Amino acid sequence: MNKKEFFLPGTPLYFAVKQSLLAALASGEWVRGQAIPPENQLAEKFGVSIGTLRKAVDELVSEHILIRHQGRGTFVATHESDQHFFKFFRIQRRDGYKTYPTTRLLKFRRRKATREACERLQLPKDASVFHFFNLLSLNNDLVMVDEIQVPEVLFATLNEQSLGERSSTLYNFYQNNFGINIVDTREKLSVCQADSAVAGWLDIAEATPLLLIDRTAYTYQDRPVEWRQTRANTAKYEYIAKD
Amino acid sequence: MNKKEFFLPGTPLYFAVKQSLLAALASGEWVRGQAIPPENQLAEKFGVSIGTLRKAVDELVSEHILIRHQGRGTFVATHESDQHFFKFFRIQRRDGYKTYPTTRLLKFRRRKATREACERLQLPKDASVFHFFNLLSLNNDLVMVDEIQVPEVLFATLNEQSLGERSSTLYNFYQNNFGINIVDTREKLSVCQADSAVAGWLDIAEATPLLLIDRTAYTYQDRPVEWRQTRANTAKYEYIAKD
DNA sequence: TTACATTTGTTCGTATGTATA
DNA sequence: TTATACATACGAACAAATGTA
Repeated sequence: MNKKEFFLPGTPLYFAVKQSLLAALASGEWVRGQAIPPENQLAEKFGVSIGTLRKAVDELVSEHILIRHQGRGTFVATHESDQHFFKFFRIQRRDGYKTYPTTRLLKFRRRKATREACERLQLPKDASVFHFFNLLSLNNDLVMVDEIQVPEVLFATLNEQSLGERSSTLYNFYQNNFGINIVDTREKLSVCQADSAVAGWLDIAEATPLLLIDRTAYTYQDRPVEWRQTRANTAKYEYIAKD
Repeated sequence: MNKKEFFLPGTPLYFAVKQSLLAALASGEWVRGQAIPPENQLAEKFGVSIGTLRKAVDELVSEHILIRHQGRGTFVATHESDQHFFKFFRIQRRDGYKTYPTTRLLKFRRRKATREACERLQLPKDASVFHFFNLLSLNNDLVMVDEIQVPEVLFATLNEQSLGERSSTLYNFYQNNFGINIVDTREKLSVCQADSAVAGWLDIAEATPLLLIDRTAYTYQDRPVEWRQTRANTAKYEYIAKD
């Protein structure tokens, strides 16, 4: 039987291979930082030519889901690599200087998801979320407050202590502790004003205008796993948009 | 003699082909909306295999510089296509509704470029620019003011009347009247306050906090051709970031 | 409607080069 | 040095979309 018969008509073979690779990643068959099998083995496994497999992998590489190293292999992307981190961290000083933020956990609780949170995270009505606030500093400036909500069902063992003690970036922490790989984010930006809590944390006057970055973060296959609202003081910093 | 000898060692052949294609585009050999020669002819012209030519074209397609249509040919991208336009227009209503803006030219003059404008547009110190303001409305809401500066040397025949009467988008206008193709933009976002002029145009109170979008727009080979500062009222609208 | 030529899309297989361990 | 793995390049064959006679 022709292999194409297994798929919808009109679906290119390389696309089906790409979906199979994504499914393997989502199932945890290959995990962060590890090499996936070499191209010739994968091609044989899927019963396609090396060129077809290559086209499928090409797309995942361009989406920063896999990383190729000539002579070594193809690896599941981690959030350790600097470039990849800055893909998701877009705030830098107005003179262009980039640094890693230092983080302080301000507040942490478990609560019933609001109606809006359920929509954003595609959760049932009675779901619970963890809801927490982080204060981020750059070059000793208090720059932004992240308000973050994640579904309890995916982050069951999350608690205040481990979150406060983590040494890595938050998405790296998700990856290492919950096996959740953030591969995409979608953001909407607008202007808001500091409420009393945020103003206190950022040491600014109440009602100071702030940049509001409303982000939903997705893992493989477009599944939302985090809703984040960042309120940033852009007096000395700015948001770098892509393309 | 090996063809590779013509290029820097370590430069892949497909990359050299891509640069040749870009040079042909920059020189105006192929113009907006037109089909470039078919793959087999280009492959023969450059003395490479069809697969190598294809890889070069693939990259230009992924950068939205060329557009392929199966059965018809490969075309120089225009700003007429909706999707491409929205790639550069990122403001939409909070409910997700997208529309084209209507534009009114508020002010137009020719002046000596400021020091900052010279830096942004990579111009010599004594260069002149056209400096103009547009008011943009969406769904009959006054949403944003664009402050735009372009080098006189590239837009020599630009004048208030043609700019005010244009029916197309601004980048389409650049393309049709000056042969300038905007293929990339880089944007930095922050918060500002409405000065008296902007407040008057947008019919809001002075010092209302606005989203400031600072954009440099580039044509082929990373040459900056426009500096634009957009001040947007995000009360009912928001900025959609990519990836 | 049909048939045909043109053009890009997909898939295959092979050979050789380069980087790594 | 050697083996492995990805990178580049070549060429061929057929499929699918398009436009035209």
